[in-house]
Amino acid sequence: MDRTIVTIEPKPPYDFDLTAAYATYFRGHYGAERFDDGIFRRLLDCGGHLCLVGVRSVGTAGSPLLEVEIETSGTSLDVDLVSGIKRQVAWILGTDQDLEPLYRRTMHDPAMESLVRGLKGLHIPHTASVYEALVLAILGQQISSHVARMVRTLLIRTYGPSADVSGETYYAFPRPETIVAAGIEGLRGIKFNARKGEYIVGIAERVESGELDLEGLKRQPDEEVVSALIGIRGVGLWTAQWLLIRALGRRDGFPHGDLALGRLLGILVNGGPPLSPQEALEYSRRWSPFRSYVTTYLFAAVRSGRFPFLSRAGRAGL
DNA sequence: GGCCAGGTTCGCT
DNA sequence: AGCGAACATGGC
Repeated sequence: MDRTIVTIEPKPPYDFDLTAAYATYFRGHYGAERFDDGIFRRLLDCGGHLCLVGVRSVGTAGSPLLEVEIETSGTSLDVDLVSGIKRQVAWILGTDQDLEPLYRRTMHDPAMESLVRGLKGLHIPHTASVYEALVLAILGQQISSHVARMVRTLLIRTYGPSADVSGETYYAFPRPETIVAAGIEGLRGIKFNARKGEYIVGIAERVESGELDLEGLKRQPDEEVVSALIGIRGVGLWTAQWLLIRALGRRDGFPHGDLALGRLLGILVNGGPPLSPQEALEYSRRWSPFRSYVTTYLFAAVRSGRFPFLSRAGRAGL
């Protein structure tokens, strides 16, 4: 049992509540992440040992400062481990992003200006690993967000490694080898259909064997990332673009085929019917190369409930 | 009860 | 190339 505290200075403006809320879907938890009572918590799997991090804001949006409490039960927290965890938390909470270029670009944009102003300081949170994002994206394909939430919770509580800290049980994201051991049948048991089970077990096998280097994608340009991801069974363009935004930290991802995104843009840009994928893509060019932010701000607007006129676009409880 | 959900693949024109 | 069906489950 070991415990330590470090701090992170995000690039301002940084709204911790908004960013942590986005990471957890504005519902207190998403996957292995939780955000309760102003504390963002996540059990991280760092080279075999489990470390619970708890992050809270001790600054303001204009002068942000985060305090990160790290606790482990097994090993001791040496300097390297702590700095690795700190880097990972900064990545997950998007603390290094510079929002100023986005704000300049949307300052006079009728569709985006008020929305971006109302969500000022929202950074894009990232997934702990590309593998995690990929599994969660496939899990959520086509099904309603409500069903996806249930299946995510089942996946993590059934197959994720867990640790008890201060009388509370926390779960990390399931390791590839655990998914492989569970097999398609194991995933069917937690409400995956056979096809998704097949996709996810296939990916886990190739990640475990080292044949598929998902983290290595972080070194490649957007186009190569997309074509590599699309080559994986179960991954289409939508999933690849989503990963650019949430897993790879790229600025210009845009899932133009997304149903909900088309509906949102329909309301925002012409007050009416959904934009087709092609229309959405064409319209989006004005936001390049900041489309990851635009996408994130649009979904945040709906999910946070701060923009009631948009809520009819999010029938599925975005 | 039927239809649909933040998709993808497969099989058929 | 483009179109429709299947997939598995919960909510409306």
